[in-house]
Amino acid sequence: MTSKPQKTVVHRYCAEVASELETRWQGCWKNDAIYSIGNPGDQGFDESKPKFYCLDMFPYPSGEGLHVGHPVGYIGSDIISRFKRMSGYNVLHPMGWDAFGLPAEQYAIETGVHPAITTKKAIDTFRGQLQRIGFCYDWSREFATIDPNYYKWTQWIWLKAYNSWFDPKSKTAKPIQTLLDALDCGEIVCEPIPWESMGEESKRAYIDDHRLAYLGMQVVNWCPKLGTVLANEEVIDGKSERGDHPVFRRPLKQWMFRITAFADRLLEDLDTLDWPQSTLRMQQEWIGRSEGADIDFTIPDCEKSIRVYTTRPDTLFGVTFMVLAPEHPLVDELIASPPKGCNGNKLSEYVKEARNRADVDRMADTKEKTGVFSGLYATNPATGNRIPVWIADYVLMGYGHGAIMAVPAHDQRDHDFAEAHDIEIVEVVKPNIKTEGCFSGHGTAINSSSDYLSINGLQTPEAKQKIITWLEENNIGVAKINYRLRDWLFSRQRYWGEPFPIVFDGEGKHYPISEHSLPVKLPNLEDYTPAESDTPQPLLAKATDWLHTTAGEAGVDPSLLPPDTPVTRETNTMPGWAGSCWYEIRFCSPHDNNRFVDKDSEKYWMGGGIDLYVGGAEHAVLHLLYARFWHKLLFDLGEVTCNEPFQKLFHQGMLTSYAYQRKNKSLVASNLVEERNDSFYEIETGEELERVVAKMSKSLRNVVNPDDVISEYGADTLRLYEMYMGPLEASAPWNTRDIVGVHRFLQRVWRLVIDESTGNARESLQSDSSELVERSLHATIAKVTQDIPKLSYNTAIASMIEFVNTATSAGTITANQADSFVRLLSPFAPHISQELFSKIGRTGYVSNQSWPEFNPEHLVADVVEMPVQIMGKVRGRISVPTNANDKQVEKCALENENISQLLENLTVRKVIVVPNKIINIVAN
RNA sequence: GGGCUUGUGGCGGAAUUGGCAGACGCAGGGGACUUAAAAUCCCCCGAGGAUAAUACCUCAUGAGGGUUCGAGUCCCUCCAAGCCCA
Repeated sequence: MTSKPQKTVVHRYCAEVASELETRWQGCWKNDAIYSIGNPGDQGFDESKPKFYCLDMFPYPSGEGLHVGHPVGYIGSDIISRFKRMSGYNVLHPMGWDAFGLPAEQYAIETGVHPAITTKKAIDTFRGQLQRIGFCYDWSREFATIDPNYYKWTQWIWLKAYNSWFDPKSKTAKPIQTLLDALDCGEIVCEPIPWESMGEESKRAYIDDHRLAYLGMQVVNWCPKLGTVLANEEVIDGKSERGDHPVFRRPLKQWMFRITAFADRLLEDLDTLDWPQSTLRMQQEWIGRSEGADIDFTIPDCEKSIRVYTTRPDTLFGVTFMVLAPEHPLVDELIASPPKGCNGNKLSEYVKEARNRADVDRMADTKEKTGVFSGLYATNPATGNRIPVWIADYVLMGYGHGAIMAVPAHDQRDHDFAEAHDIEIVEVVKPNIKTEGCFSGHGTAINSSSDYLSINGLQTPEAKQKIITWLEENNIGVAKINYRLRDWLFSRQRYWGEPFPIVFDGEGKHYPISEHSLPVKLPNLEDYTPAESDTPQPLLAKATDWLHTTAGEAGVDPSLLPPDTPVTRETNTMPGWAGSCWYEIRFCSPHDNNRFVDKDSEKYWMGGGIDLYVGGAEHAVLHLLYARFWHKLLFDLGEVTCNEPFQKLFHQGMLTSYAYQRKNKSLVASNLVEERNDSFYEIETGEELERVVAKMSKSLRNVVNPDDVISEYGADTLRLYEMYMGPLEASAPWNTRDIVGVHRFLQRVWRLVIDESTGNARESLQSDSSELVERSLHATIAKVTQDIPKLSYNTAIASMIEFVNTATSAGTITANQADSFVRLLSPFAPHISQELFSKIGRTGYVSNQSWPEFNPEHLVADVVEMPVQIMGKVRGRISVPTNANDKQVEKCALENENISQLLENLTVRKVIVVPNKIINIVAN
């Protein structure tokens, strides 16, 4: 399919020509730095122009390099950036590297090469590949998250969080000093011990407990063999996914972020964002705000009470038992001294096992509901009934209070549990519409009355309200808003991450490192193999020289700790997310050494948020939530000017590929498949295979490398093909066979302007313009201008193809028409456009020209052809002057030969005229 | 189980948001040019019927129903796929 240069037509557009002109112009762009943009205050920077900040989610450069899926979003953002630049905007379109993280470290363990080296190499590969595609990034702003000059400020922001608290009154983050002041002057009152009577230790603990970055206990998946903690997804059936080693759940002291304090704002501010609905929904669900009540259940036998959180206080009359999570504090007491009816040994064994099971497994519906009776009975406050208290692993400590009131009639899991353990089931909500199975929806309260109160007959919302009022009046419970969102665990026991700017003294108290001593550089390690041990040993503990230091050397403020105090550094590192939490801000002034961002630049570029943020939907929750959180924190502290970083978000679709499936649904790698007569066969067995769409993967051998596509067709063809496959947000399968279509289009564009025998512009460019071509050109300008802001690139390209086909048929195009057209084409195929721009005698860069305008007069024809329908079926066509009045059109339609014939035996009831579009005659 | 999204020719996809379904591209078929091929240019290309042929007719946007002069588009039910939450 490769087109080779011909002997007769030496100057045909082909891979070699594309390659030559693309690299030549890329060199010119680089030399003249035409895509560099200044900042407010810089010489020649016109601050009065509107800004367009267009950001791609920066990549994690892996050793394998790009595959064709990576550039989809980048091409999309490149096109609109080029369009905006030509339309008179100051465009900020930067690129950088998310380079700390696990894959680099694991690769280092396998190969013994330092991650700094492999990462740098991977970045160079990525940069080279991206530059070959011809993006208009301002490469002068490039940085990587591993640059000490960058992570210095990542540490600085963490310190800001460490030195802040969340004021629930104003719902904002404030410097921790304001909390101290408020406590000192009595504005905030501590319970139960007043602030002024607290000792230094208690005061310190109180303050530490309010920091936005704080040390907290967290249950983690600890794998001694691998010497690391694992994410929930990395644990399968209590074993590590890698290596199948046993994993234990154990509490560990970790750095946390108090993101839950911002839950309300993170939720509410979603309303102000122009984001895909699906992503807004996912964030809402992730935050998971629910309104309900905390209710205390007393246990008469031991004068204790159990607090539960429920979203359905209206079902209180249906509570026939309670369940404690195995981690519940009361459970340890029960094991220590089992009450009557409780088998202590059985309980302790059950608890031990359950605590080690992953949350996801424990929550699964399908699993059999196991549990152990505690021997205790609580009192249902609404009925006064004695109800048994069980311990079961389907209740988690992380949500609510680690205990639930069980309503077996209206919760599937409670229902399963009650059936398995022979517990009474009392129905208390009647569905308004008949349903099957365990009913958990809203309905009418029934069986809900006692000597204390009655809610019978009330609808669920009113029933909830009445119960809550009653609970509050009787001091049994309170209305409560709960969130699914948890505080963010920010420590990792890895090597390849940002060190925390904090040290510990001999007593384990922590002290921040002062700003001017940042960054705390990551020490060099020779050996990154995790130590096998029963207690987590972060890798940095191996850097003993670095680990043990003094307060002065580490940079702790002398007023906090005398300089010669021996201290140890924090050995955990920050997670991979850290660097991507604020990179969008740094791009405003990436080389500023005085501040994390230059104030004026931030105000200009980030004003109103980033105008377009493009990236995959897989980051819908975590990255986007974390970055929003950091942004709000910085906003509250007055460090940035806008409240939300990403005003408009767009997810490009995933690039899939074909895979081949046997009858038994197993997949065959594409190199083991042959195609015959449009059918596919496995080479080895001859079995006919079905072609299906699948993710690109190494094992299926269907990964396509952009370098190969570029060497076969050129970068412009790659860009155009990826944009022509379908809507940018939709996933589409890569089909190598289709690429030739857009390549032929570029060949026709070339041939339209260039004389293939001489390589120069055609002489016919000087001839008169054809009316048809001129009209077509203006229609195309209108279409492309309207499609680019919608990112509807596939249809914009289709209209450009139509134009070229029209002009090719007409056999003529003028230099001015060619000039306008290459401007239109230039955001999509910048290299060939630039070459043609030069060939027709224009000087300078096409990317720096203004966007072509269309003349609306050329868009309307004098005469329109309108289809005439009878009863919704097209039965004829008429030509009428554009914008003719309805009466004229109707008359014309009824007089049409075909139509009048067909209407002969019918009575016309009504004639509907849609101006310039269609006529429908209702007749019978 | 709940929520969201999607379903259109052999394939990727269009359809001004309720107005001629299938733009544009790929694949396929035919023709011109050529000694021949490639390249290029032109024509055809949803299914079925009818005709000597043209005109023409019927069906068709996952399935079924509804609203409307008119539905790929709006409403209801169902089916399938994908994503998210359980």
